[in-house]
Amino acid sequence: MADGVVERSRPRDRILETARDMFHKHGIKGVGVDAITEAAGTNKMTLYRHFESKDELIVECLRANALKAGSMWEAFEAEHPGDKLAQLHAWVRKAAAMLNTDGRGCDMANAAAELTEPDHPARRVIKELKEAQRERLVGLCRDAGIGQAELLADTLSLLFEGARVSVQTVGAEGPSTQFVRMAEGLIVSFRGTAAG
Amino acid sequence: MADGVVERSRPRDRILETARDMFHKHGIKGVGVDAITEAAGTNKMTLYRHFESKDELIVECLRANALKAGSMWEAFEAEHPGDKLAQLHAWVRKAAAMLNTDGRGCDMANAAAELTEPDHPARRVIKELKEAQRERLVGLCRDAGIGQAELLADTLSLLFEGARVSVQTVGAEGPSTQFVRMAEGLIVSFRGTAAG
DNA sequence: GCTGGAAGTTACAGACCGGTAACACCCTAG
DNA sequence: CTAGGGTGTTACCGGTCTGTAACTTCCAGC
Repeated sequence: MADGVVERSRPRDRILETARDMFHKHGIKGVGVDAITEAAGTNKMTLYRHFESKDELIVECLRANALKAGSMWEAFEAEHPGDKLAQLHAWVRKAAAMLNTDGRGCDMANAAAELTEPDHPARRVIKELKEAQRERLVGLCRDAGIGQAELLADTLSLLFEGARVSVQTVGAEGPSTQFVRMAEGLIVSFRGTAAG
Repeated sequence: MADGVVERSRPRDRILETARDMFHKHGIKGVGVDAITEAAGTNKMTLYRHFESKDELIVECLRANALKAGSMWEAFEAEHPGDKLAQLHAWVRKAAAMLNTDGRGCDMANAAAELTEPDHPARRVIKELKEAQRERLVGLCRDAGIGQAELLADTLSLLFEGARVSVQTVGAEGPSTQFVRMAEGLIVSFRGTAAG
């Protein structure tokens, strides 16, 4: 389990991977650097040789998350080459699948809830990554020929964000079960309106 | 002395009120009991005479929050007696107003993000209170004559939850600015469909 | 005035936190 | 073989955390 992560890769990679997993499961303030290095099969000194502080490690974890999540867009294009509308529906299915993977919400949203200091380095990274995420969804909606692409993208994204929170608070059997129906309904509704 | 904050009410009330405020602003794990009691103008022993642990204090704070938020439903009824549709629109306006009060999201959602232990006492309370919240919104939609009341209530509630998260991650100038437009659009759309 | 309970004070326990210093080790490149 | 950089080990720093013990002070009701 944890030993799967502790294969003989470079210590920095093991630390990053282990930290991502533990931050996701137990929250940022719920995990100490000692626990991370121990689970990664290394020690605190090695961590501080690769990351100048826990805060920097947090930032790197968020970036690594975003990088991994970003690959899904290429998967959509590979699955449905050129068919942007099909890719939008693939996004809906992928989002719905994420709701059932575990009871934890979006790592960035959770981090924002925990790191309340307004000038925490993670905050600007979160904002930056979330905005990039939005741009991609807006682009997909626009390329799919939706008229009010921004509004649809924002609505879908708020719905998804809300669904992840809902899973975390009332569980996967709550309102989030209706996510696909809501999202699909919105798409047909926006397709009905005139496109530019 | 600044008796403004530390008015001469009973210590238990001062602790509860102060804790609510500090948990909201700085997160639960970001605030220690020492800081709470000091800000409340009392001391740690008094806190532990009234609450058996920090966890119990957390639970009481969440319940107090819910009690305070629950009063808004009576305000809607007082504002628009009998007119359930007007009350639903009042809910939308109230929700939108909440988005601009501060950059912090829902206390229950934030608590759920921080308290990751599956059997933490706060988790069942959060679930209970969120389900009660949902029941109220479903009831309002149903009484307003909406056909698919549950679906509209769940959609509105996911949208709102997502908007609060969005404010916390990208700020109040992000997708959450469109919340009212989205919500109002949904209501007219659901009113258009036949009931029953 | 007396008394009893609530509240305040001080000190402490035991654990954990992020972060650093000093030093021993191992392994690979030259 | 040797030099050196990455790594591991141990110990430590100062601070914070939740929670408790023992004692004093205050104040309201009698």
